[in-house]
Amino acid sequence: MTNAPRQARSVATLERILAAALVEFRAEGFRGAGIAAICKRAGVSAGHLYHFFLGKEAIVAAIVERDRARIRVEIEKLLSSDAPIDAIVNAITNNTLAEDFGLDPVLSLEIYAEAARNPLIAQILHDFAREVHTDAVAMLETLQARGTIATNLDLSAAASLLISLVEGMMVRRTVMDPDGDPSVLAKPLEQMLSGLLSGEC
Amino acid sequence: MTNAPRQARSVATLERILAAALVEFRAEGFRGAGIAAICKRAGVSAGHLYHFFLGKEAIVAAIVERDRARIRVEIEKLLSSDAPIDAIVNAITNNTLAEDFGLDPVLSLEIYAEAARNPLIAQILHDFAREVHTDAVAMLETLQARGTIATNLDLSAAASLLISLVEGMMVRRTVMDPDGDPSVLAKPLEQMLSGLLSGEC
DNA sequence: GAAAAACTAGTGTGCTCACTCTATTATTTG
DNA sequence: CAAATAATAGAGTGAGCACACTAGTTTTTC
Repeated sequence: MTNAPRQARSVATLERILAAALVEFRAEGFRGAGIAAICKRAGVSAGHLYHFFLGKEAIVAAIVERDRARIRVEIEKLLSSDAPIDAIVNAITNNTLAEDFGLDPVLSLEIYAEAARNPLIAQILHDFAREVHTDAVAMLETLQARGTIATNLDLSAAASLLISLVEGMMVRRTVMDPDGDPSVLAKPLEQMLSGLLSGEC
Repeated sequence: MTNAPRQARSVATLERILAAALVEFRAEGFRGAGIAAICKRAGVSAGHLYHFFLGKEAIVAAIVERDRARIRVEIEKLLSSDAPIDAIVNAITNNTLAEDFGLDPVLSLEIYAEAARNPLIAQILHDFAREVHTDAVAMLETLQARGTIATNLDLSAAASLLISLVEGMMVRRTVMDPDGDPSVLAKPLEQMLSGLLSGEC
């Protein structure tokens, strides 16, 4: 950011730019979206956009950071609920993964692809992943203290597996099998998680 | 493809173009890669490239189709091995997911992002996903006939979960946690799959 | 009310892009 | 060998791109 906003309306303008960029990036991809289109949608001049951002990459980074920060809040909320495992199962089987986790699957895929090329984006994702993992381990610790899950379980590994499963379901529902019925997954999914969390089978 | 190759040398040229396009697409993304760079790498003129392909999108589609066809062969090989579940567990815990499944994770992410915008690519992915799912169900049927897994299991749902888990691990290892040690996942992963496949817990 | 900050509008620049056109060489075929 | 066809080259085109610059107006702050 070249100039941080110092007046209230400037903050609003910045918000408008970011919101417009989000729409354009979603629709056209980071590379495909043009500065002109973002400016038009935000109702600002090109010169003014560059008053806030050093360049296109800075806008991308800002979008990614905001997106991940917002998702993390949603994930923390869900993981600190009364029955987080049930919440995860429900999110998958009721096809509410995206809203429950506050994530935009299309933008996420765009971010993943960009991370492969852009070290700054990769770093943001790494930090995000570490935080989510920490949250997930904390959630499992709570369950363990409550006696809901096994005591001899490697909570860090279990958290990684849980996250991978949710991530994989998200990818599958977005690009592989968007029309599939996830409700049939309920029973085998419960068995799967019970196998993981009971610590024996 | 505008002109199908009719001479042997032309086939070789086409191969060179596709190989060059693969490298450029991997490094720069579908949008970021330029026709000029592909031509230079392949050692052909721009005019000649357009002798084979109607446009850039046709090259992308050709690359994606080839990639998915190649991956499918590897997956079929792995799923028809003696102990496919063990092979999957090993691929995850030994960090050989990519090679064992013959997939290029970076290109895969690029393809997923592109699929969100390009219906042709989306269709290729859907077909691919359906085929892989069919293969996975067939694998589970074989195990069931052998008595290795439960008889009251919804094989289609189990296959979807298995695929999602592998996909999620791939994404996690590529963009989220490339430096993590997957060997610690072995035990909880086995418990997880045993919970799924034994049909009770 | 003066200084500072926010913002507009438009022009321009150099570059890259996908793609085309025209011409030439190599190969096959009858 | 000659005619036809396939393979290839390479300069060229127009559009679009990110971004810069200038000169001005409006709004806020003190």
